[in-house]
Amino acid sequence: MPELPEVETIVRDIRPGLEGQRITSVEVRKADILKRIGRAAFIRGMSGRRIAAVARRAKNVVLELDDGSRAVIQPGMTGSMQVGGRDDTYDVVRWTLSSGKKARYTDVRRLGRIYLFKPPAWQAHDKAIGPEPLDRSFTPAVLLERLRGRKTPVKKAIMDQRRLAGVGNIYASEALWMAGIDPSRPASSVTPEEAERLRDAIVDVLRRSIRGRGTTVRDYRTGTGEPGNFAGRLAVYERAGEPCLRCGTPIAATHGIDARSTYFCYRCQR
DNA sequence: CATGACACCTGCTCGC
DNA sequence: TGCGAGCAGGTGTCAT
Repeated sequence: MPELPEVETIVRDIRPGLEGQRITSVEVRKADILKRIGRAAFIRGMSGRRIAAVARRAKNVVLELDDGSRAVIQPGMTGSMQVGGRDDTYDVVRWTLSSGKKARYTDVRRLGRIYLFKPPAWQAHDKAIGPEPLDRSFTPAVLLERLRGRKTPVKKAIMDQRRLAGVGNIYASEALWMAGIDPSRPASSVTPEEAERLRDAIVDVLRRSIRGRGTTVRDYRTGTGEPGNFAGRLAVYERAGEPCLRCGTPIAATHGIDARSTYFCYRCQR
């Protein structure tokens, strides 16, 4: 999916067009992405509400409404949001705003989800997600604690949203390469020194990607409908066979970890 | 509790 | 040109 940098980019792009707006009508074109709520209740719950704030939590876009409820939009593999722009065949939900513009959630594969939570429910949902890697409080000790006692491969562990928020398949490969850690190693084998390198790598790659407006490999679009610019700056992802930028050894690829593509350097990552 | 298989969807690319 | 297989950045559920 859009991982943290991509969702952050979308949020920054759509925020100015959404905050302070009142939702005058809601059109749900495909109800299968609504979770734990039906189409009618979703429309009723959002219509007439003012959008007080737009935020990101992990890989979710969060719309905070003036009645204390929150729409949580999880773009899945191919979801994105825009305010304005042309209607798209794959638009799933369209919100008409008091400005006269339309906000749209577009998702070709519809693996995304949208929730509309009332106060007790959104806190619970939020609490189930791990720490934000770009918060100051995300220290090596916090990362180490999150990896402790887990035999699962470290790559899978850092992609687990309950352990750590926002890292997905692309940035997991990138950060582990930067930190020189073999992605298949048990999470519990990561030393304090390695945790420090890994924390730094995660923070660095996410920040740099946000600066580049995210990574477009195939489908991802920013909140202005354009591709991100970070793909060309990836060190290992989708670079199988090409030389490692550090040592020149051809980059290896495997599907052996959680049946997801993983890219790494045999020589640099131990 | 951990792990793996599978499911949810559609579109694109590749090989025959 | 056509067609099926395999693959794609995420995550929830179920069986073991």
